[in-house]
Amino acid sequence: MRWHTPPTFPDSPMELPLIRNDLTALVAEAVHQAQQQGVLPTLAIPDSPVERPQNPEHGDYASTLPLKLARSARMAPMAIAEAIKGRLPDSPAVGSVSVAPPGFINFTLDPGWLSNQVDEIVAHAASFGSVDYGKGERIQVEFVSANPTGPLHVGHGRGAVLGSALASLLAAAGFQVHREYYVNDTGNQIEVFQRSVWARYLQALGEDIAFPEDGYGGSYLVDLAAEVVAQEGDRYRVLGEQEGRPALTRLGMSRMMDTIRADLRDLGVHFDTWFSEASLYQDGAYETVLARLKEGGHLLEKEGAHWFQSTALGEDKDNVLVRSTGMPTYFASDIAYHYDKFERRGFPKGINVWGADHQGHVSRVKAAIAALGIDPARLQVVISQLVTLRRGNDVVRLSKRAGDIIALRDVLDEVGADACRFFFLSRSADSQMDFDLELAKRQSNENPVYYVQYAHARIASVLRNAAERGLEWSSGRSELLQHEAEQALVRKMLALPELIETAAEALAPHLLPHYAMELATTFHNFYEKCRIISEDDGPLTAARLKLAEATRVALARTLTLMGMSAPERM
RNA sequence: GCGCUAGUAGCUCAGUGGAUAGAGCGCAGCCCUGCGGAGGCUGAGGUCGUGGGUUCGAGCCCCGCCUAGCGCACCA
Repeated sequence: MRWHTPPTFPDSPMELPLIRNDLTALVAEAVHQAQQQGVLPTLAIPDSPVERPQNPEHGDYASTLPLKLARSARMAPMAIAEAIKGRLPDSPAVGSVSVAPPGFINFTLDPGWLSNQVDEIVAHAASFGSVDYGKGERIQVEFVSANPTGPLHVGHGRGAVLGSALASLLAAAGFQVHREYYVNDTGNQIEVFQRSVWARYLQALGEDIAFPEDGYGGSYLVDLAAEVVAQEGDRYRVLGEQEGRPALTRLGMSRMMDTIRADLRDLGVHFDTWFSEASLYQDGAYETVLARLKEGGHLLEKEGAHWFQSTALGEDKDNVLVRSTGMPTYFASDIAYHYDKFERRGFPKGINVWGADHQGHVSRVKAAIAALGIDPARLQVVISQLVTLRRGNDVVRLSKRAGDIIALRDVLDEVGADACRFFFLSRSADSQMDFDLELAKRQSNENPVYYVQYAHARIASVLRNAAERGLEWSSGRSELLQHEAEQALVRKMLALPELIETAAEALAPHLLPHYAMELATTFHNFYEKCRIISEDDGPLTAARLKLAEATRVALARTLTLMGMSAPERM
């Protein structure tokens, strides 16, 4: 139960250079010049990328390097700023540079250069926004990884959306991304599942037997048992408990995985590998890891069990790896799994998206892989916090009948994948969130999902309109786009590659929906202020149609990264 | 008790140590002779939980405290 699909390759490597990074380089060059000429003392320059000022009067970008340098250089920040400004190499992108107290260097982009970027954006189309931050490095993103013992719940949905958007983001940022689902198909929970399915099966055959107290009580197993009885009758009972029960369990698990895969598919989530926990025991990973830990003196035998001596590594407590019964714990599998990831398969980096209930597990796993000699910094864990489902002001309660979960399927059926994804993405993983079903399915201005998609549909409509009139805009002259609203739109689009880099670095997919809102707003503003198709100005019409197409490209890219559709009509 | 996370506008949430803390919704006004009004513009609304500290500069970093959620099994 370990199968592969072809790996995902990063987008075509024809990225636009990031103006942000160019400007940072210009500043560094100017500082270097100033140092050579003895105007600035020769000392280490702090890492100081240019930033985007919040006040537009301060230009498009600003450097605070003079402020940071003032103390160590023993110079007034304003003097440093002037020294840097005077030595900045020329750049076609930069329109003007000014120095502002107490020591900022402000850059304003050149309007002509800015409007010409529209051609670049249209030319890049679906790859617009991609950057080479990852430099093709392989990175594995592991997410969802729910047990194959029941359907996915809303919390899994959040992890699925976060993980898949993060994976897309990393791919756009130039990483070679591998998406993986770790299937916990062995161990204690499968034992419980086994007894639960068997009991439901016998009950479905009419036997009056007790359901295990710690069993999976959700109605989905009742349904599963009824299905099996309808399809195969008492075949498994005839085989007897020795043979029939494990066979039924395998069938049940496979049905559960089918359900999970269908839920994920409908949520727009796909994996390259479904990795079986059980395989770690068949291919020697588990033995290797135990032997290594033992060699390293990290194993301790106590009360018949084998413990990982994590207290010696600064952890709160030791943890059992092998129970006194000889059965390994989930923790042991997990160490073997990470060993397989980082050493056998050699992923330089891995990101795990885990639910809040696994938070205590993070430092243990890091300590364990460190004990194996793997740099724990190669593993990053994103913890996705709890979701509270609401209908308006009412909290949706868990039902015992459904197994004390709110099924992802129910939410998906009710609000649709796009709304589901947008809402899950718009809060940072760190924050607990409220998900309002009523708001998510409302088709009105209160719902941000529609606001963003509407902008895309509106542009598509204008472009259709232009096509019907036979308007040809591909040779439109973008330098005509000098209106304030037009320039603002280009500026906003150029923020996408920067956002992709920033969000990939910070593992922060929640920046995407916020950006999508801003881009949509900037477009709507342009649309109100600038008539796109005008009868009496052909050249301007062509230029604006090209701008509209560029905006559509940027919006579509953002929506795609979020795993949402970019509708031509609504 | 210990650990992790959160506390920012009425509500839901953004906010890479920098200039006057933002958005959406809600609220109050305003904008339709024309490309999709699921739109646009303006405004009111904030002791950034709290007390210290570091810094030229703190919503952001450090320490204490308060509140909430999650975790602290020979479960996963």
